[in-house]
Amino acid sequence: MAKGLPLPFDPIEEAARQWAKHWDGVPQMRAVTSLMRVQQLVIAELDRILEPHELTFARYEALVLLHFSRRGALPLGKMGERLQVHPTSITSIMRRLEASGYVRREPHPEDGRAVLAHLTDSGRDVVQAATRDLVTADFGLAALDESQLAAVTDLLRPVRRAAGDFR
Amino acid sequence: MAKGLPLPFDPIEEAARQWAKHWDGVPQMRAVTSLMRVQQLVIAELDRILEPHELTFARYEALVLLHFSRRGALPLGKMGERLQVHPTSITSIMRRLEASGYVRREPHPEDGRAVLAHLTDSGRDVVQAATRDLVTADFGLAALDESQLAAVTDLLRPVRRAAGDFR
DNA sequence: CTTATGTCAGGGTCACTGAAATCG
DNA sequence: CCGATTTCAGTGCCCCTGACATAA
Repeated sequence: MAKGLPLPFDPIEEAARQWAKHWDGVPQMRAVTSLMRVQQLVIAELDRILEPHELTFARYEALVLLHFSRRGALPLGKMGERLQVHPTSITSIMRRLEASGYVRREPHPEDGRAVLAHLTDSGRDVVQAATRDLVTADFGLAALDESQLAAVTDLLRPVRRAAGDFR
Repeated sequence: MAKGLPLPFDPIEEAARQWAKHWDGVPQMRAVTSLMRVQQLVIAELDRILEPHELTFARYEALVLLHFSRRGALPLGKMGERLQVHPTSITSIMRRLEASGYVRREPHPEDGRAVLAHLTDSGRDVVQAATRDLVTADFGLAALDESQLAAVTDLLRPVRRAAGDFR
């Protein structure tokens, strides 16, 4: 990232001013641009925190899902469904988690087509350690207090529902 | 994306319930997960809208920046600074925009090191057409009204400021 | 000489398509 | 045979590092 010095003005508000001269949709454009930029900033921070653990945020999410499951094991299909990722992506994520020793792949005892991902002891350890680091860093959102964090979550929920994530 | 049917529950709230049993940082975790998911949904929608124009959202943003500049031309370095992207990324973006005929690269008349990106007539046309399509689709944020859009922008501004985007 | 600008080579992650193998 | 589950091959995108040529 080209960090550079802070601009003396908010680049999104500057773009909005120009935008308003030509086009409609200023509130949408400001919100979308803010969303993209903040996601970029936060994911970079999270990946920086997770890198010493040999994790990306996507892989961390998969480990957390396994950690929360009763047996510490889930079929890959179920994981993809819950994590909302493409089937080929979950394969890639699990392959790398297995390479780091955080997960074992085993055949599903009842469905011969399916593969069960098992959390290893090492995987359970790294979830705890990574979570400690992420919580300490407020997940990159230290600039917001609890009511603001709740407001973000509540505001974005209708977008997820409208996209068909849940009902 | 493994679209599938809507889950009968909000997966983020379900994860938050489990999270609270073990760890701190529930409000941060909910907000970060919401942010990541919504960004993913919105960028997929925007790229789908832009694909017929041979654009991605990153390339579209570069065209808009050129369109707003007085002469329709800017040095690549300045563009990377304003778009907050890595120098090698701006090279790649401009190479593809040039291949589509939306931009011409020319030597900077005063600084022999620099390259000036010029918007072509075709580039000016595609910015107009793409913007029309994006505005019609509310930039993928049709689920939010104007006050909610403004709330999102305002809530996320402190995160950008804290990261050093502007002062 | 040092610094700034841009390009290229190359690696990493993730999304997706299309095809294949396996099994219900 | 059809459908579900997973994997692999390959493409595209964007990020980043490092090296380089060019010019201020």
